[in-house]
Amino acid sequence: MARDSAGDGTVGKALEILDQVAAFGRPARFAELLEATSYPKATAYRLVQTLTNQGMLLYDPERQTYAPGMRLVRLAHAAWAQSSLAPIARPFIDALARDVNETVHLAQLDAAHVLYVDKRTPAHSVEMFSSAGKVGPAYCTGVGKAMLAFLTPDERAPVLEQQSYHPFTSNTLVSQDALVAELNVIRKRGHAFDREEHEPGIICVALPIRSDTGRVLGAVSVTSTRERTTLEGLEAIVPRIRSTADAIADAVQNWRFPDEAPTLSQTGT
Amino acid sequence: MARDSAGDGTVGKALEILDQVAAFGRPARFAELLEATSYPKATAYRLVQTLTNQGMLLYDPERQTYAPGMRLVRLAHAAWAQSSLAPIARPFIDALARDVNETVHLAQLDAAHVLYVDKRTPAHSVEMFSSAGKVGPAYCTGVGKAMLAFLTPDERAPVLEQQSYHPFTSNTLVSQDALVAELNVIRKRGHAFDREEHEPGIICVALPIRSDTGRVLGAVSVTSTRERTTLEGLEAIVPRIRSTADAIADAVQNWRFPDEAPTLSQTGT
DNA sequence: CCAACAAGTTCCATTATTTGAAACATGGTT
DNA sequence: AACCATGTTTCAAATAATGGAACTTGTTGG
Repeated sequence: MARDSAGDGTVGKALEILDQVAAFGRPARFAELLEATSYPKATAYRLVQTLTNQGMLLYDPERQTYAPGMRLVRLAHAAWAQSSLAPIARPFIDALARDVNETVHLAQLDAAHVLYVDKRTPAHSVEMFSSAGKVGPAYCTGVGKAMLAFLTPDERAPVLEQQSYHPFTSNTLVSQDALVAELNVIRKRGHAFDREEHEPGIICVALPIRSDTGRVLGAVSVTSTRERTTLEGLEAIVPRIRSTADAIADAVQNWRFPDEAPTLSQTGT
Repeated sequence: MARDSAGDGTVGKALEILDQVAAFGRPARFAELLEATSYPKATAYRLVQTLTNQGMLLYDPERQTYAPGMRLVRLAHAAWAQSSLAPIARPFIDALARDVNETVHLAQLDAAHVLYVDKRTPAHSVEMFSSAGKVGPAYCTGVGKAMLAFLTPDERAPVLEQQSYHPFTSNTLVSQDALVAELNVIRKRGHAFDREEHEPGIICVALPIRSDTGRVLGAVSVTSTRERTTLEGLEAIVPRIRSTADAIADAVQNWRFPDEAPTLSQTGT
């Protein structure tokens, strides 16, 4: 379970249903949803109705299926534009991708998941929503480990608990202890590697993007394949990635939306 | 008001708040949100708390502001991938954009708004989330009018009521009567024009994408400028656009997710 | 230094909404 | 026609939401 919907009343329940619909990955029938939830028929039914009413779910009357609704796309546009690093980071990501000629990812944490908010590939330029919004595991990706390593203990603990530690490859770290040890190394070294821990043949280096108070804002990574390069090869470009991460952090702090005037004296900005 | 949140209980209210946060276009303080809603302080406060808890809103403790949360991006990814025409339509849109060498939009209806789910420009290839998820008015855009014209009277009525009829340009249709008359013409002719009704200098032709039962699935448009072409010039490419719209409708109906039917054998990674 | 204020947070008796077992509809199948 | 699977509605009981007011915290200015 990724998020605690208990304690958030009806709204939490409704959003849990919404997640379940999204998790299906295809339009789902009411009976399927019912099976996936722990709520009784009538309750689940009413929640689905409400969500459909609200445009959060889309009902296909011809096939009698529910799918996530278009209102989400509208809301996400706003979320992406104001909350994600992507719009601000874009020029820096572009430049990095050009310089290193490899795939570049920009990610943030969403609860216990890594959420990719932008991506550049050297070949075909940008991909749409199809890549932004994708989620991945935190414990076995470069960006995930880079962010976890620099969280405060309080922030980190619940996230560590929620990892699945599924062995995607023979290199995957499959216990919390192993992960914690790795995170300590990463914190000292300043960057994280993915040594084919998520997909065979795929390696990457990642660095966290941190505010000047040390808060983790996100992570950038450069991904390549075992065939094209080595971990040492990737390590060589760490300084270049670091300058990108720093530049993004700076831009985020300095720009931060054209508002809120000068009368602020607090904060260690 | 774009959507009726009454009758949907707490969930509707929470989503109304969410919309309001998104509508700010920048991180907003609680006091600002409070002013924007009609709910009493304590109620609004609890709703905001719940949404934040759920990752639908993101709270910035340093600035004490709320913004739409990353969970929306994750959910929208699913919505875009399964409910929108975009993934299926992509190759057809690509081909159309290449052939006509003009900007192509793919849109769907979200309540009373036009929601752009994909876009191609002849110059720089694709834009991200920054264009997908954008909304526009229905009554004064080509795609909007194309879709309205082919809705059933029942579907159309509430949408017509909710238009603002704001006069963006001197060509904008500023009354429901004028719009209805135009829609009748469009329905007969089969395609809609935008005669600089939304932005001066910008013209476009749009065709609806309809299922074989006649249901409106979305719309495609080709946009250009007064400088580069004329309405007649655009009308000349209507057959080309129609074939695109038909191809998309076909693809949607025939493909419709690789599932349903034989034995279910789901797996998780 | 303290009063006055503003923004945010909590309390709690009242009220309205949600709940869910069971009954009811609907449509397809044998 | 009887059956079964799915989807929909009902209604008294249980629960959660409500919102006025009080409280806390931080800020401003006399």
